[in-house]
Amino acid sequence: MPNEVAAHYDPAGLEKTIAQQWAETKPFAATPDENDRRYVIMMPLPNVTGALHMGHAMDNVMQDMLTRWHRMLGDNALWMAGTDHAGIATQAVVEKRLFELEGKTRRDIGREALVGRIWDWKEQYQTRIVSQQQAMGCSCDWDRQRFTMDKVCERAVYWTFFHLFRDSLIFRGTRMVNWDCHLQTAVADDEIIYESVQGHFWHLRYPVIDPQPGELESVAVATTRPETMLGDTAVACHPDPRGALEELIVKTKERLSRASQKDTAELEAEIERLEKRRVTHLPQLEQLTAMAEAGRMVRLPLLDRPIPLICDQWAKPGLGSGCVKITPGHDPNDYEVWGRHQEQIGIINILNIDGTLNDNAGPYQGLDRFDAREKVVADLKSQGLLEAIEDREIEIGHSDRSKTRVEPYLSEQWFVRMGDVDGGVMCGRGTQNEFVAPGLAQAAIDAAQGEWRSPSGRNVSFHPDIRYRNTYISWLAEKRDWCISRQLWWGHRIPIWSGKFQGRVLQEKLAWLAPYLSRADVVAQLQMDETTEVLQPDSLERHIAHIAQIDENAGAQILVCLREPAIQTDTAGEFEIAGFVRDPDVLDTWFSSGLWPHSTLGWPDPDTAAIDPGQSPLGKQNGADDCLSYYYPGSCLVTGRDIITLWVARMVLMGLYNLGDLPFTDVFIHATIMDGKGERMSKSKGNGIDPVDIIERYGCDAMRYVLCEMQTGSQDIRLPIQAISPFTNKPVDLAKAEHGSTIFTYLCPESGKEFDVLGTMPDVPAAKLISERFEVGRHFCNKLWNAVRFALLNLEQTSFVPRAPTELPFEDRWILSRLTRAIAEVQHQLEVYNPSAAISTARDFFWSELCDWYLEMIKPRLREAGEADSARQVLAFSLDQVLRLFQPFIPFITDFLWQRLSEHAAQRGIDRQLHTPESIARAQWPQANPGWQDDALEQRVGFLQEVIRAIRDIRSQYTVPPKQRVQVRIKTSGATPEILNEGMSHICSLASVESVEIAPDAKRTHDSATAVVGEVEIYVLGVIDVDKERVRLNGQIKKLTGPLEGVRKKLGNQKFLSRAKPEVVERERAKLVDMESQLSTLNEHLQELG
RNA sequence: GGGCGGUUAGCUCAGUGGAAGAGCGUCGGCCUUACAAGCCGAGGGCCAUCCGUUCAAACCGGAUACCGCCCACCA
Repeated sequence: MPNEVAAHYDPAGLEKTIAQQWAETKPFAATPDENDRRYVIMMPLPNVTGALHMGHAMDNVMQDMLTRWHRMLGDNALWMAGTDHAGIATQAVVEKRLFELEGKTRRDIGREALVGRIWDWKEQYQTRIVSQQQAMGCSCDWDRQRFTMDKVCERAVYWTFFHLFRDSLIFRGTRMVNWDCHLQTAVADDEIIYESVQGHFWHLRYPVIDPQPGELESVAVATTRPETMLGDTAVACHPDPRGALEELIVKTKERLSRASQKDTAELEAEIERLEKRRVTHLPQLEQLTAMAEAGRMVRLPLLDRPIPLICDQWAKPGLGSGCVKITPGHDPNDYEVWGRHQEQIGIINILNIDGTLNDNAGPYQGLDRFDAREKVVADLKSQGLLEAIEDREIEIGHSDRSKTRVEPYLSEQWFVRMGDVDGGVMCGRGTQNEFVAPGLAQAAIDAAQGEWRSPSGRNVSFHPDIRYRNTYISWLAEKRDWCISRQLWWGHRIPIWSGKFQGRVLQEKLAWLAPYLSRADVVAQLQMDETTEVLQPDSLERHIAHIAQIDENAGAQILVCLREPAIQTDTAGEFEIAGFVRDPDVLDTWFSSGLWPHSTLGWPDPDTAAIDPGQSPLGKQNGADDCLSYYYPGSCLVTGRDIITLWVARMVLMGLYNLGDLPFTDVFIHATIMDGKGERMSKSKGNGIDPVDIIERYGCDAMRYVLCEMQTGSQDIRLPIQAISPFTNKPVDLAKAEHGSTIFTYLCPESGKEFDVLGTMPDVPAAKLISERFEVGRHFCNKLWNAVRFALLNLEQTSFVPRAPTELPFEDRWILSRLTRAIAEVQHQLEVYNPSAAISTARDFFWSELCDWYLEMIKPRLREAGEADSARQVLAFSLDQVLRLFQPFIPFITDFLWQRLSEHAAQRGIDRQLHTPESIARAQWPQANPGWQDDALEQRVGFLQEVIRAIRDIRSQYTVPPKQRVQVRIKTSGATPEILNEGMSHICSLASVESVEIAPDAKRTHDSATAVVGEVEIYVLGVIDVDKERVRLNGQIKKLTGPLEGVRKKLGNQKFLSRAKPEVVERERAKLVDMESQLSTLNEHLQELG
């Protein structure tokens, strides 16, 4: 006995049933086989910092949709899932909790204990994330999921680091970095958020030492960070202040000449200001330049340190006093100035890693930088050296992770060289894809533009194209070296052991190294005399001799990089005994996620790749390819626009470097989800929706349906958000609700009580966030559910008989023709990455044509024994195809209904029987059958629909009860009577008509209402109300008149007739005839009414 | 400072040169034996503004206004 389809659609129960089946039968398992068509998506790995929100849901649903579609197309499809350890973010979260709950810092509990706690955190959130993704129906091969710090990914990280180091593409250098004083680590430029704050501009005065007669006795400088003056090592003025100022004036005038109105006033004021400076500032500046050239010094106040006056173009005569203090240790621009004047000025670091001042700050040592600022300002003021304080809005960089202010800070960091290098970079070394690129960044640029193709003939294309490709290329084009070290404990520790040695010890260490250097998993560098050289077994003697020769106390640094498994075994210990120390830093998260597309597949050697218990092996199985050779290079990357640079670019260059081929050929950038106010959705802003809350309320398929429908080409999506009031359980519109005591609490409009949207307030009840926009999806699923239910009630003994479509009744041929069109269109829209258009096409076919017309048309047939069979067969087939079309979008309900359909109508098809596997997930994608398309038939049915609508309209206008059948006369001639007769039964049943008379000279009765469809006049008898009819006819006349005038005007225009395409003119002429006849008919009837 | 989007019905958005579209919401009528989470109808827009190109512009070009994004810089 087949399962009944319940009268009510219950997404929760159904989704649970189907999820269980998937878990048991594993229809998404991917294994290399004979199939040479493959489709691979690597999931943008979510961070284990926290649970997923709607933005992730969009990302996952897009990937799942593409993967499921390709699986149905017959591809061997792999969707690789996994999570990212997200170094800095996760450590920050865990450290924050540690402090909040236990009052301890990471240094209190130590490296090992902290890392242990982070692992616990990771387990907890990874579980949560995977359960969210499974609730979303993600068809990943769950037996292959990975984590960036698991054994396989870790090995890939160490191998890559090792190769880059060996190729001198990784180096250590002193750089100005953004220092997070709270987390005590360097953070990347991308991890900085600039915020505008009300600050000040302090004008300071430094006295000149021993000014000559006539010379200035002091120099003024301005700063937004007065405490940095303690690290000043020079004051700079421009080498040619007059020239620079004049040039600036000229440039500003040029800008004025092409400025828009709104900027004019501002620019004019600027020019005036600059011109005034010729008088107010220039003389002093020129004097200062001369003094600088003469080697004059100034005295740094408070510390009493003499510092030189120098000339450098960094000083801008148009700004401030025209002179600038130089703090090379704490300002990136000043650091560059230092680079140009190294022999003349020094660098002083005044900060400790925690943001307090160090012993270079003299009396200010030990103060926090913010306290030091106040004291410095106060002291300068008391000495009369503070000229002015100006209020000014300034942009301050904050660390995205700790939300604290970052400081420019000079430190030793590890970098990957992104620029071009002499001799180029060998990509895919040791593979069949070897090629030489100018540099890593250039390799990634080439991959996305021009004629470049990888050895396998691939390149990268973006969807949508121009906008995002530009983002990618312009970022890479800067070729800035990539700072990969982070002063954290959570992550892949840098596999470098180093030691500084001198003289005899140095010579001994070099000799000791000899046996290691011949090993494949050890590489060493010698840094000496400002040069770096990779040590070779045969160069050791030369170095040892060289040291003896130059200086017996010569010092040098030896850096040793160990590759797996040398790190794990005794080798590392041997180096430590020998006095080498492992670098304490860990690698930037993006270093490991950049390897994701190949590390997860077992690179560099799938056969020896470590897997977790229960996981599928990566190496060769049953004579098939290993996973890496089979699934790399992959197909498509699906992500948001925010990580194009951080991640997409890095995956491309890492893939090219390690394997000589691209990780994917298509990059699909989907929309970013915003809230109702247009703000980006995020958990911490209190506007982040948990997909699970949506799934609970509306069902997963409903959520997916709406997400797909929202995914058009535009760059962002507004999703108005409601909170479910914990007091009334009703939705509250957050755009309208009043706030409570904080910005994260709102007042329930009905009860007046306060609730919290972050879920972090101890005393305030938390509210779930939802969006009512997902209702549409639930409505749709309900419709689909009921359509199949209806069919099943009528499909009791359906069997398959091959039938030629031409033998079928015209409504059957019509729906097959429309279906053919829909299939082709859905296919096309998916190919061009337009999920919204694809799902809308499928929806319109299903709802507006199959349900609204076809089902209604065949209802009478289903009740008649002789005709029911063919109707059932076409109905079963149509629903089969509809379910297949929707499977990639709404997988749960389609799978469930598919199984029910198979229980009632196991054999389905029209001219041939379809293959119907147990789960629709493995079914074949519908094929458009061009032979079924019949344009003439579609036109005839279109006409019948118009006639039916016209009658329905009249019925509605006169509120004729649905059960009351009406009599209709139709005045027409030519071919139309035939069409009308063909559709007669449908007109009668669908418009509730009792009888229709068709005649070329049909007459309306005095009590009938009139409608005009093309050349056809329709009279609905016995319903009229003269006044109402007059109003109705007038309305229709009015509606026609405007467009009619437009067409007349067009056709009266000679130029239109001569220049427009002939078919356009023809169309307009036909239109005119049609409209005029309609209009005259309407007028006639109006007159007859009197 | 440089670059890039957007502005279409009350809301959320489609629409790449030939009579303005969808869903939701609104209004009217229907519990018509699949579906009231539904059915049948209706109303609603000088397509942000201005100027061009064209026989013809929501669509192409230029300018303006307002939203927004990215990059760089900010003593």
